[in-house]
Amino acid sequence: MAGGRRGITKIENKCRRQVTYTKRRHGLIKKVYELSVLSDIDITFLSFSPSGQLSILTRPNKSTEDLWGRYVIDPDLNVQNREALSGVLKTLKRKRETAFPHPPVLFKKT
Amino acid sequence: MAGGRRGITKIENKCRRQVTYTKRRHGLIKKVYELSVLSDIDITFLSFSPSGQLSILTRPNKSTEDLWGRYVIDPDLNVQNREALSGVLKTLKRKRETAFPHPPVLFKKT
DNA sequence: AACACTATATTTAGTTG
DNA sequence: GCAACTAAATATAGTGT
Repeated sequence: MAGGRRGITKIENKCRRQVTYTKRRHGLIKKVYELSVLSDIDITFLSFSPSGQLSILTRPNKSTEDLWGRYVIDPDLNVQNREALSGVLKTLKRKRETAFPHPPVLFKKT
Repeated sequence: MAGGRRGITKIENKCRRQVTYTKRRHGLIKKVYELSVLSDIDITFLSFSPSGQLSILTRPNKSTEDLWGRYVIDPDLNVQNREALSGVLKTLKRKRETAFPHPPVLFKKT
């Protein structure tokens, strides 16, 4: 009585949308990690909520320290968006130990 | 006589590694797109080869035009990496019509 | 609302043309 | 090498104690 998904359209029900987001984000991060390891490449993944808040950011192949020194904002980006993104990145950088203790921990190698 | 994968470790065979990368990148982009639509969020996904070359960049929920005006380089990033990333982004921007005709085209909504 | 279950959907590793 | 195929592995939508 369950399984996959038939059509890809916005889930209107807010609760179901959040649940799906959580489940699929987990699957996606796992696959990002796997691709990174299998192919021995760097991957960066950022997910923004509609309000512009950063939800995910990872690149498992590099050290956590290195991870946060890479991103910035297009000078052409409008000021609000630039400051929003910049702020989110700074906040995350500060909180990274609690938010992402160590990337590998998130992805237990089964 | 095939399917899934049992262990996640670097694929040593270069050819198999490239094939797996191509296949999984495709699956990953599809899932990024699906998550973006289902959850109605923005997602950015960048994949770097070991040489620092950008392989993927997408954010399906926004217009293609908007997509390319967002990313840049950390001023603290070393010069080679900054120029490499900047160059790749420019190249991709020029070639976007062929490389990513329109994000939805890549992902037929079954 | 976060967790386990599980039937179904989807992805993919290996194979073949 | 590449695309198509397919069996096996994985992801996940709905459900439930």
